[in-house]
Parts: sequence; C-alpha cells; structure tokens
Amino acid sequence: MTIPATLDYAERPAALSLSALEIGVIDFFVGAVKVLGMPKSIGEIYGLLFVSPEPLTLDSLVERLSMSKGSASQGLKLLRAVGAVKAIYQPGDRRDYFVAQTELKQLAAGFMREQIQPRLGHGEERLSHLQGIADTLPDSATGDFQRDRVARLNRWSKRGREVLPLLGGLLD
Amino acid sequence: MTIPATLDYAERPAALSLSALEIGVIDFFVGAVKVLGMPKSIGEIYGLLFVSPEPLTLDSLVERLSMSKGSASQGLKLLRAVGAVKAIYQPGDRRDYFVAQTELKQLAAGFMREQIQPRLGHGEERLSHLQGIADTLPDSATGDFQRDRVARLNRWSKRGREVLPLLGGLLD
DNA sequence: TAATTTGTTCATTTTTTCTTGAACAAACTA
DNA sequence: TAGTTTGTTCAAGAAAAAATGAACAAATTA
Repeated sequence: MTIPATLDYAERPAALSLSALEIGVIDFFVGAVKVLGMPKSIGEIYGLLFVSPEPLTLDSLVERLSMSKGSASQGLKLLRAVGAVKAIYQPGDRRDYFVAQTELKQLAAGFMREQIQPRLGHGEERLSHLQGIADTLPDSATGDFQRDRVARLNRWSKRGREVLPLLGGLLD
Repeated sequence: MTIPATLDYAERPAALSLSALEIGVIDFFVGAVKVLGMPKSIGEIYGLLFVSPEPLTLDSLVERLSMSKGSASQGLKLLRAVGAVKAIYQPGDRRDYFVAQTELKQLAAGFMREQIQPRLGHGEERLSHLQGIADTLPDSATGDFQRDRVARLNRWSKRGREVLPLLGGLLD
C-alpha cells in the first residue's frame, strides 16, 4: 500500500532547469498517478508534457527530468497506450514529438480500458469457476451460507459492469 | 504498476486445510485488493472471513492462511479501519472474533474515506500552491498557456469533488 | 558502406513495499 | 505473584516493482 512521501523536486540537482510551475505540476501528477497505482516516472512525463506549450521529444524529457532513456521510452509507450499522450509529426525532423491529451473523459476511458478492464476480466473468470464449485456444495447450513456468498459476489460483479460505463457520462 | 500473477493457493502446502471454495474466494479477493493497490494479505484475510459462516479469531486466520501473526494483526487493523471487518463479542471467550462486513456500499464508502480521500486532500493543497505560482506568471503566450493548464487542473479537481459522492448512490 | 541519430528492449541494480518474527504490553488465571 | 493467553508494534529480511544503462535495431546521412 502506497503512502506517498513528500516530494522534493526543488532539491534535485539535475532538475534545476524546471521552473517552479513545472515542478508544481509534475508534483501534482506524480501524486495523481500514485493514487492510480502507477509509477512516478509516468506522472513526471505526463506532468511535464501537460505544462509544456511546445511538443517535446524523448530526449528533452530525458534531459529535463533527468530520467533514463529506458524509463522515458517505456513511460511514453504506456501513456500512448492509454491515450494520455500522442505523438505528433514535425516536418523536417526525424524525431517523435509528444503532447499531452488533456480531455478528462478520454483519459479516464483509456485508463479504464487499458488498466482496469483487463484485471476485472480475470475476476469474471474466477467467479464462474467459483460458481461451479458452489453448485456442488452439500445441502447443509454451511453449504447454503457459502452458496449465498458466491451469489453475492455475482451481484457485485453485475453491479460493477452496470456502474463503470456510467462513469464516463459523469466526466464531460 | 501491478500485473497480478496467477495465484496458486492449491499448491501451498501449509494451506491444505482450506476447501476448494475457500481457496477460490480468497483468490478472488486477493485479485480484487490488488486492483485497489492493497497487499495480498488483506485479500486473504477478508476472503476467508467472507466465506466463513462462523466468526474467526486472529489465531485461526494465522493458522489457516499460514501467515504471520504480525500480518494478520496489521491486516485486521486496516480492515476494521475501512469498515470491511468488524469484531464481535463472544461471551465466555477472551479472544476477539471477526466477521466480514459485506455491504458493497459500506465497503466502498470506507475505502473512499480511509484510502482515497486523504490522498486527494494532498492534491488540493498542491493545487492551491500551483494557483499561487500561476498568478505570478508573466503576461506572455507561455504564461497564458500555463495559466490555462492550471485552470484546467482546478476544473478536474472540482469535477472530482462533485462526482465521487455520486458513486455511493449507484451502489445500493 | 560506414557512421550517426533515434528509439526500444531487457538483464541488472536500486528502491519501495510487504511479511516475518521477536520483543513487548495488557489482561487474565492458577 | 508468576505464568499464560491474546494481541500489537516495529526492526530486519524477503519479495515485488521500478529505474537504469548497455546492447540492439531501424532509419538516415555522409
């Protein structure tokens, strides 16, 4: 379980080229991605892109955030997968340029699709497996109780499938 | 970022006293708490209490889950804090007995209150700090852009405060 | 073709998080 | 009172997750 520590970009020697505002925004997003269970580097990258008026290259992210090329590449890959960052074409430059996608609804949808739904899928499988076991339970007090519990899990699952799609509607 | 591995309670030697159903339910909850960013031990404890028709003592959890007393104690502490487990009094026995709270709405409310809200609070503080910086930005194109971004963060925050309370209503 | 730039992958190292177990306290019991 | 039972805390070890950096591939240029 993650208890976010106080962040201290201001004291990181190599990050001196970041302005106070940039530091603050990055700090905000590092906290946000921690709540979502994602690594800090993701928040740093998205945060810097979010405050930057100009698209940034991988190399400029590496330099300004003093992070490894590997982390930046992996982070951008994930951020593109969830639709939080998009690559834009700059004529006359071979490098990729990146900008932040800032529509809350789209960010939430991408996070849901890429990070949450796949894990819930596993849950569904496990649940039908459980239902199979519950059906074979003896006709005792304990059997009845446990069948009831499995039934409750199925109701939770159903409710989840109903509620999650509604969330998108609340985020326009 | 947590990619849950396949779980294998069936193969754990010391957990042989768990039935197939118990194993399945525990497995389900271990997966669920991982999605919520909590340690596996929390899912194990809650899962076993959830399928158990009888209240269980700390010692029986330790024994049946083959987990240390420390983990069980800490886990129960957290589960009580979020209201997912409650201690019930058994006359003539000095030990604490525990049962799972199974109202989805209450579980969600407790999780929100204890795990999510505190972290969002930090975000709010950071945000007002950011607003202070944004107000001092020069009257340039970049300044305008960045002020706009901070304004967007404030809208997100406001929207979050509006939407989260609505969730409870969807979970009756 | 050889050298350069750009970006990805992945084994290793580092950091963070979780679990354990021993020490401790509190409440009971003989 | 001394001993037992029950449960908590926390330092240390184990496990898991994230970051690094070097090797590699692909595209480009001289």
